[in-house]
Amino acid sequence: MRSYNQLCGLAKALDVIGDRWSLLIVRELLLREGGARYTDLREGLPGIATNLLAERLRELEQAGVVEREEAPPPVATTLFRLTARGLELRDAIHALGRWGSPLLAEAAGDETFLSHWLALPLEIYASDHAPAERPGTIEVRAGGDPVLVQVGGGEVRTRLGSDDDADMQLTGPPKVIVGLFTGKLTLADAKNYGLRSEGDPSVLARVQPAAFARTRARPAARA
Amino acid sequence: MRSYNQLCGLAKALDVIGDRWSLLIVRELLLREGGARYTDLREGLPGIATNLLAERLRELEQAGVVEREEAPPPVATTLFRLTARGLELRDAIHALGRWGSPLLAEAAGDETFLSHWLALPLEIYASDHAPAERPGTIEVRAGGDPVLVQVGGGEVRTRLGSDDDADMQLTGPPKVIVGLFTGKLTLADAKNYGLRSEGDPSVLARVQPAAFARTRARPAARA
DNA sequence: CGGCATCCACAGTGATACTG
DNA sequence: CAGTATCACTGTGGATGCCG
Repeated sequence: MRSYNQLCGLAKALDVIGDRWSLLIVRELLLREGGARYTDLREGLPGIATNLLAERLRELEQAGVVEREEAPPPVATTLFRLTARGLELRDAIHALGRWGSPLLAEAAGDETFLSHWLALPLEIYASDHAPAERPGTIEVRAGGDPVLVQVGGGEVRTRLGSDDDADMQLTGPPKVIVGLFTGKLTLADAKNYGLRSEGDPSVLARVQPAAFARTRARPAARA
Repeated sequence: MRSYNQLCGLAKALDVIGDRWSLLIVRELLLREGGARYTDLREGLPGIATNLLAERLRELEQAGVVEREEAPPPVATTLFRLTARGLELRDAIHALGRWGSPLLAEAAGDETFLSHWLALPLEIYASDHAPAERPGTIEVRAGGDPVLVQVGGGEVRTRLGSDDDADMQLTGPPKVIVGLFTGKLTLADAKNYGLRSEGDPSVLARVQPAAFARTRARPAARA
């Protein structure tokens, strides 16, 4: 992309990640801190042309946002992951995701959906209300690849993967999962909408917006 | 721009403001809440083609981010301003600007610079440490259009303009101004680097990063 | 299969000129 | 002042081919 050539932090940021697809590539990589294969990324980005993915990865690598690791012969695959500098884009992606979320309500319905994308709203809207307690984990299954929600130290982080030792396991439709984590649904309500849960519910209460975790208010009492 | 067609808040946000120039147009409008004329915007966005500015404004208007007001015959000009929804982009712009700021250090030097752009770092790095006190105002002059920094209620907001009743007036080179507001320079240090100040310095101490406002540490003690 | 490179039709961009 | 018109150029999306 052509540089804006402006001495401004915003313009410089857009010089690096303002290209089409770039921030969505970072979104995918944020969920795969262990590293992602080229084909993983391509499947997580429906609609991207394969030459564009290769080009963007090259640009992001040169900008110090992405690094690649050539796995040795037995595996013989390339792994892409975010650098420390790339991980710092999390706040910006959260802010943009938060701004864009209201637009989902008026979605036409022909959009593609991959279940692991709900990791982003979970990270945005959930928060750890008990930073002093020991870390906890929730495994979420909403049809596709399972997502792990990790809570601790005041932070909520999500990543692709599963963990048999998770404190809680949730299975259900994406909308119900999101409603649950944003506090619009209590656990009891969510179960009426098709949620199945196992394990210790206290981890969930810990991340739901405070007012609801305590009062167990009716759903949608606060949109 | 073609839609990503993904059921994801980030993708939806990028559908609206992911086009080239779009976020920079919002940056300009954030500083002119009273409304900006077409030519004001064009001058604040060096390098933009006039047809693109017109097209982007149309798209942003349709997306509900920008609204236009046709001023009545005596003025006979069109004013563009952000809607409430557009103002909500402030957080995302701050996050991106914060991420991009480190890139300014390695700037080539051939970038164009407009002094009112320093309003963005001031808003990002300054913060109101005395939310309970009455609002204060600092007028900043760094070569071009003067910028007003308004402090109060825990917030710091900047906009283009001047105010003869401002509590403090600062005049000096952009880098010194930024150093002052980010806490890398004390007021005394900044004066050695060419800053001129009038009025009540307590408003400035109120917005500088806490450690420095209190301890008056040496510059660059914390990068 | 994973990781691209190449090719092509087309949409978006940038510079300039022109207009009500 | 606030755009529209034009046109060369560049970036994008889709298909396909290649190579270890």
